[in-house]
Amino acid sequence: MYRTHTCSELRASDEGKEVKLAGWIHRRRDHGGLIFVDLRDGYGYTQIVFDPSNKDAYDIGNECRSEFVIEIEGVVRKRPEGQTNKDIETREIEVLVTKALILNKSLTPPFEVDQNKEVGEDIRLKYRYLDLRRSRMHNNIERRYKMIKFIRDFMDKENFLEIETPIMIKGTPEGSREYIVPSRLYPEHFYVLPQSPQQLKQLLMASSFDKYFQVARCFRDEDQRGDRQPEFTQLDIEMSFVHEKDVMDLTEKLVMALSKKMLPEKKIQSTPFRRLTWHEAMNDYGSDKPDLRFEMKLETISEEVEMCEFKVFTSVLQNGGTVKALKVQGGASFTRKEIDELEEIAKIYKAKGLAYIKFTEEGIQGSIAKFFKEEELNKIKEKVEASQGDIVFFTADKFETACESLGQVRLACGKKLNLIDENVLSYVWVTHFPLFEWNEEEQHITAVHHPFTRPLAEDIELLKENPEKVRSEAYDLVLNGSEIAGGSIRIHEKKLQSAIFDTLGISKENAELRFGHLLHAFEFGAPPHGGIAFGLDRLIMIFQNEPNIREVIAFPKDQKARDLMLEAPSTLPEDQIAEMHIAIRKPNN
RNA sequence: GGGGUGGUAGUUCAGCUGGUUAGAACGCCUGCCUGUCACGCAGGAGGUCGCGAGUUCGAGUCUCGUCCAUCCCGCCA
Repeated sequence: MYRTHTCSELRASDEGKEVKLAGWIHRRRDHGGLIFVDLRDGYGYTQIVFDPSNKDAYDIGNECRSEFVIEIEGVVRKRPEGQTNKDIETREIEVLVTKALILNKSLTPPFEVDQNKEVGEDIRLKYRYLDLRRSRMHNNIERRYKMIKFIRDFMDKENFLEIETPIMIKGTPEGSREYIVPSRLYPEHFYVLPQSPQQLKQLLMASSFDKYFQVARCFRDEDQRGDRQPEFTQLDIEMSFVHEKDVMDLTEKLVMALSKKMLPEKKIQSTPFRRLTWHEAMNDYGSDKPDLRFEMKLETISEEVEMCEFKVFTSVLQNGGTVKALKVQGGASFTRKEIDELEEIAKIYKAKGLAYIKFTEEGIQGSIAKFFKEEELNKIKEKVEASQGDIVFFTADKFETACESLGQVRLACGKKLNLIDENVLSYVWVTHFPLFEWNEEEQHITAVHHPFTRPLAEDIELLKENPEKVRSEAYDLVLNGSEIAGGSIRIHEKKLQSAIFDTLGISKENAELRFGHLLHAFEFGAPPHGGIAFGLDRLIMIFQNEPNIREVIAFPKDQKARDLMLEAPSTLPEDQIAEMHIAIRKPNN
């Protein structure tokens, strides 16, 4: 037996006990006589003491260095008065070592296994096993497990079945890029890894498993971002014989229970969760994932400025665009530099510029004040309810750009003015997303969500003439300005599904080739169904208040989709590649 | 694919308008130290200043190229 206790267990009540501990040398304090060592394991820290009067043990204590693995026997004793360490759980006691054994030595680590030191992420990822020794990472991984366990228990109680779906499936070049697996047995044929179990779970609905869920690994071969990974975990849920409300109610119940369990100290902003349509979210907050921990609504002032002298506004309006305004209370004190910084933010999100007027003691100031008649200024002031000391920002562009760029200014101001209460969980549903959007790159319309999303019944007639106006039965769940889940009621009839494919410009043959399985299932009595999927990594990241999704994944890929520890991807021997009936195109050939 | 910022010791960073032998903290090594807990004290090792070219009497510093890192936009049904 290596140990009787872990390094976080012993307390004053264990005084006098003979114990065995095993762990890593976290820190060693050599006093010439006594040697103190903070012994660390995956659970915590215990101070152990080597006394020179026990020569054998003391010699071991002398030899120990950072990250050596040792095993000790000793006696628990209370620390002298006033010498407790408030930072560790075993603060009241220490273990006097009677016997010690080095189980393994360690090279000097490339970075210190310490909570408080910042280390570059590339080196952390390369030596991930050292990085993971830190209690912050241990905590994240443990809490990740606890959340997933809670979710599984919850779904079980709700009579859902967790059903595994295959990882090697058929390519459906719709949506994001897929990872490809060559087939050895079938030359020129490939499997792909699923971007999500979307089609499979719909087929499970056609199989009469009407309450399905899965903690599913998904793969997307897209460019990386801070909150994205090429492989990630999704909580995938699908139900039959449900309307939007049924899925949302279940989701809400789950999220409420999970929040109360994992973050009991936080306030949940409103129950039931607020609901905004996509249009309301964009129009009022300039985002399809608004952070509602603070209000600060955007206003539309197109009518108010219709006749003004400012050509930027009037020409945008003539082209069917929108002029948006945002009042920031107390913002008149913003300096030129601060305003420039906010303008930079607006420009990142495609605004041409960020106009403003200030309401100050000396009157109305600002870049564009001179273009407005007093009457117009009063109308604007009234619309945004501005008073002395406020600043009003404007963007003018096509609806989405005007809203989004000003929405980002709203967010920046919220942060700048400390309007965000970090103790609040602000959940909000965003519904009625557009079904399609114009894709500039591909020069045709594509599905916003995915092509199986059900259009709103009242909008189906717009499919042919005005597809971009069609709204969908899709819903996103947003937490503190991050999208944490998205779902929809699906199409379950072949006729409607074919109409959608038509609109997307997917030919009958092509549809049959890619989605034949689904279309056929629809022909054999698929029930009405819908579901939702959570980005679990991101949810855990937010719950753990981590800035990055990689902090809650044991062995993540880096931002260029590489595994720096394993050094993947890697080349393979030529014969192994040849066996897959593929050839490597050498550069410069 | 586009843009911002950066690359100096094992790690995190400083290094001015170009000017002697490139610094600090932590870590590491040696010695001293019996109540520390980020122990303390004394000493020491450790650098191709990402790489290549250019300007200059002289480049960590300026210019160009290149590679890498990092953040953001696009992309992510």
